[in-house]
Amino acid sequence: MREKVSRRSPFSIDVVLVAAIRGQLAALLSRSADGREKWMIPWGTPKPGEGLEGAALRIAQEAVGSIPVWIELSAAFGEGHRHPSDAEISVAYTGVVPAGSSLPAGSQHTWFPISELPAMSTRKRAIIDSALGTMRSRMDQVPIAFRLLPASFTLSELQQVYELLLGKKLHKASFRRALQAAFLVEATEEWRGEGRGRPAQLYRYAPRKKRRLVRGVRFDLLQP
Amino acid sequence: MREKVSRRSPFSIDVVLVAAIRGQLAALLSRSADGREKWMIPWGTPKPGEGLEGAALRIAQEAVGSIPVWIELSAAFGEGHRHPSDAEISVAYTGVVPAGSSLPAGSQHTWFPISELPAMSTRKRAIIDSALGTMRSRMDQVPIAFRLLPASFTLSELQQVYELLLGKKLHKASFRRALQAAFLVEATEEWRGEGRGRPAQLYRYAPRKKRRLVRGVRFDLLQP
DNA sequence: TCAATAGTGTCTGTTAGACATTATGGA
DNA sequence: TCCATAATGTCTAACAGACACTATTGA
Repeated sequence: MREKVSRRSPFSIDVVLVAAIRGQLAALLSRSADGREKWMIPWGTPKPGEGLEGAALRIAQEAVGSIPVWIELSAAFGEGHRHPSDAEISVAYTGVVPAGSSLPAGSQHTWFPISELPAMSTRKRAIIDSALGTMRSRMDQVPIAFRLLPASFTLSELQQVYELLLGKKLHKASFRRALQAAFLVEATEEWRGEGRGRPAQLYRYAPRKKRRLVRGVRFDLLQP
Repeated sequence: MREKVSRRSPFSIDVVLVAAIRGQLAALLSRSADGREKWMIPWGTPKPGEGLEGAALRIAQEAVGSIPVWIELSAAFGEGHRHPSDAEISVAYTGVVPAGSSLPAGSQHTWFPISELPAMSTRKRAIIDSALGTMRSRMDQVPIAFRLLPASFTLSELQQVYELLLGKKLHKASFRRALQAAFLVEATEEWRGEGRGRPAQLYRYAPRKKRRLVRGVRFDLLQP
């Protein structure tokens, strides 16, 4: 069976952009074209000769003005749940944006803390949830936490990001001991004081190639 | 610009099936239709109303005769690297097949140890590599190792699978101690002797809901 | 001065890895 | 009997988490 169809791209790419803003994980949403208060996940279609990940990076850049420092495939949906573009299939990527990058002026995009996302379809919600799940499951293998922070940060800020990603509180002394043993950060000469307490020293991400032996198997993570 | 095109599915689904066979990880490949000695990754296209993962499960079942016990999205490719089906985009899933399941008679499929894969395009190779990477990175969170084994297995077999997935040797006593502490397996009354040594007791996967506290942050996995 | 946060030192229970030993089968 | 593999007990160094303490700022 043949029929006339416009040669529209039959699939779309959604990009869930995540940042750490004011002590919370936040996702970027764009106001939908019609005037109503509806929000959508930034999306687009690949240009000719552009890879899928390349398209995701471009879409991200158009939204936040800079290229995400990390991006990864997180979900794919087929027909049955139609995309706004009416595409038959959509591929979702998760991108991480460092804190401090600001949206272009007059942007149609807004950062929403993930605990205060606006109402949206279950499919959009599933894409965002899977994006967060992808991030959380990768943070052990990829230095995502450092990507969420600006180039220099305090150790308390780093710990906060880890706590956001892990969804639990960490022990301060243990956190710092483990961090020091891993040679992942190096201190700068700068200090930053904000508000009450003692100023904190700033650090930067500076991993050393010194490979430590990785111990054991983590059966505890397998608990049902 | 409009042009006549046949309404063929514009995308395809590749399914990399992995099993543990004779002490090695193996991937299932299918002989290509033309007589030449070329091998391809099992693939198909979704039927109407079928989700992408549903299609992947069906493709897997058609290939090995049973449904994989675990499946997950592992990669997506756009145009530029064309798929044999001439699809513009292909989505790759990774599936795990338990040992012991045998291929249907007269099957066009063959298990290849991943260290002895036949020559194939760099794109196919990339799909398989990403599938293995997905498996390895998920084994901490999903009981993949148990899925690669038949219902009952010896602890040495289990350890071998972990060593295959991790790509390194584990310490026997530590492995068993951690396994016991995690309440993931239970012993059966059966023993199996093969060849020389003392027979080994058979175990089955039987996770208890007893959630142990998960300690610490694993910075060591973040080493570059 | 008090409150709040940064950063460190010490103690203790737990555990990974090493080593040794016993157990049990086949050759 | 010797050898190979299974299974387990013990020791030790390393480490996570708890606690307490000092340091340094703003109010």
